[in-house]
Amino acid sequence: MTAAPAETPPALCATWDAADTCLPCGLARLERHPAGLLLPHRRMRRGEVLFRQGDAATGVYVVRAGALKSSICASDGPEQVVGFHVAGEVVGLQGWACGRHEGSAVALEDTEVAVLPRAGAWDDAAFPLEKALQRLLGRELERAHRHLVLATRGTADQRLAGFLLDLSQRMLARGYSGTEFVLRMTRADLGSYLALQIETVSRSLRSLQDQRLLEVDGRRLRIRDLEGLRQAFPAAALH
Amino acid sequence: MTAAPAETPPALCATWDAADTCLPCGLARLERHPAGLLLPHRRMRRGEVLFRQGDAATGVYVVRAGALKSSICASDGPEQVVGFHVAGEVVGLQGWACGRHEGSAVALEDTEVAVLPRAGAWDDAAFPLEKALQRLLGRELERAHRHLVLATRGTADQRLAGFLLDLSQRMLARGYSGTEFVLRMTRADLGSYLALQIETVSRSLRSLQDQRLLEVDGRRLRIRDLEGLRQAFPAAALH
DNA sequence: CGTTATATTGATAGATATCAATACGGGTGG
DNA sequence: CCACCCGTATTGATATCTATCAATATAACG
Repeated sequence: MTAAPAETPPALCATWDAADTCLPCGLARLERHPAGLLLPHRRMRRGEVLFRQGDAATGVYVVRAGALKSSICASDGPEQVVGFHVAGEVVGLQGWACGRHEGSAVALEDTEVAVLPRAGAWDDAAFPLEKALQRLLGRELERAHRHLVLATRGTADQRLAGFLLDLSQRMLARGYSGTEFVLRMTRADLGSYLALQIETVSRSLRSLQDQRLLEVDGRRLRIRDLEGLRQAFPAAALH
Repeated sequence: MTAAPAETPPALCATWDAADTCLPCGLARLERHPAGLLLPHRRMRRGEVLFRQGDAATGVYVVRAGALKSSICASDGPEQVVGFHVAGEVVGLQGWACGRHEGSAVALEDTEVAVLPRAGAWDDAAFPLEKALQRLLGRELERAHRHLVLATRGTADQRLAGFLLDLSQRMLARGYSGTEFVLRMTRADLGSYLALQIETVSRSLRSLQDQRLLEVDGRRLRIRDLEGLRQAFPAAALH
């Protein structure tokens, strides 16, 4: 989802300080901690699994580079994608609360994550992690609700437009271009996320392209007319 | 959603002690607290609003009797119902995390809730509320994910079947009949929850009735063939 | 007992799923 | 380095389900 496959992401801590998500901020502070505490990182290849449904949750993860998807499998049914995560965002929150991951997370490209272990070894006074996580959990819940609206309302074109607007904003917030990026997920992932079949995803992308709102070349995507996209997505703005 | 409109619910604490939801258990213990602390209760009439989107979140609520729905309004769009709550369940969790309610909650019938104030005045050692709430938040997230699956997969009949199976199980878990109860919500609420139009809800109820799986009389509902319902809802069992 | 909200039922149109065939593209191995 | 191959994506034709529109029926409430 970065502008180019092997591009290095912008300096994260700088970005995170500006962002309003508390955990990344806190993480940045942790890494500068006087005790010199450095969070363990994990490097993953495309397709590698960060955690699997049912795994014991050992912590949460902050994406440092790359992108992941998280999904659940409703009783041996087909996969349901519930979210995509780009650099600077947090993965694995549901696990924190109940101690066991309710879903899985898979790298969509070569990815690096920082691990926030569950048993906190840091100074809680300097960095009230519990509170931050509670806030993040609440946000995750909001996100899930917005996702529900996105996946159930409007036409296929509108859902796609809504998704792209959301993604665009997130890319922008993380220091990438908001109008030109690569969709790291397959059409099937997109379809699952938006409750559409892959053929419909294809056709809707073409439709938006025919409306001169996008330029699509496989997974490479350029937003030509952001305002037009917004008008194509009337109800339920994601942010 | 109780068996009859004005019926008194079963003794709650007994039920809650058996249930695995930690907060109700904790609440029961709180009410028996040596200090004699009694949680404030609030009695509501049908249609009354417990909290509104944007309100400061002063706490979470445990349903003691009656039923509520919670919903969000995506930027002045139409209402999106995100959950129904019967006696013994918890309402208002998203608010806890971020301090402000992301959605609204409305009583579907005359209802009484116990209020768990945000600023805890109780003994945290005896009752680690924070931890319990974190767990509940995690569960709420899981619930949201299952809801997404329910509202986006399968035919109208299957969604209805899935919803009724879920509700049946919850009623049973709370000490009510699992096969005979009253749907407290309107068809419009049901439609919003399941991403269907009210006409489709009506027709699907009739369809399930014609299949001898249900008996529907307005909002009164009797499940005739639980096993048949389960088969009518193949993928994505809710629990 | 009337009035309004809610629910049912029917006819039809429209959007997306489904089925099928083809094209593209990235990765592997010769 | 090229060719092959499999996963992925596109495109077309058609079927199907649900939304929509419209009319009526029923229930709730004052």
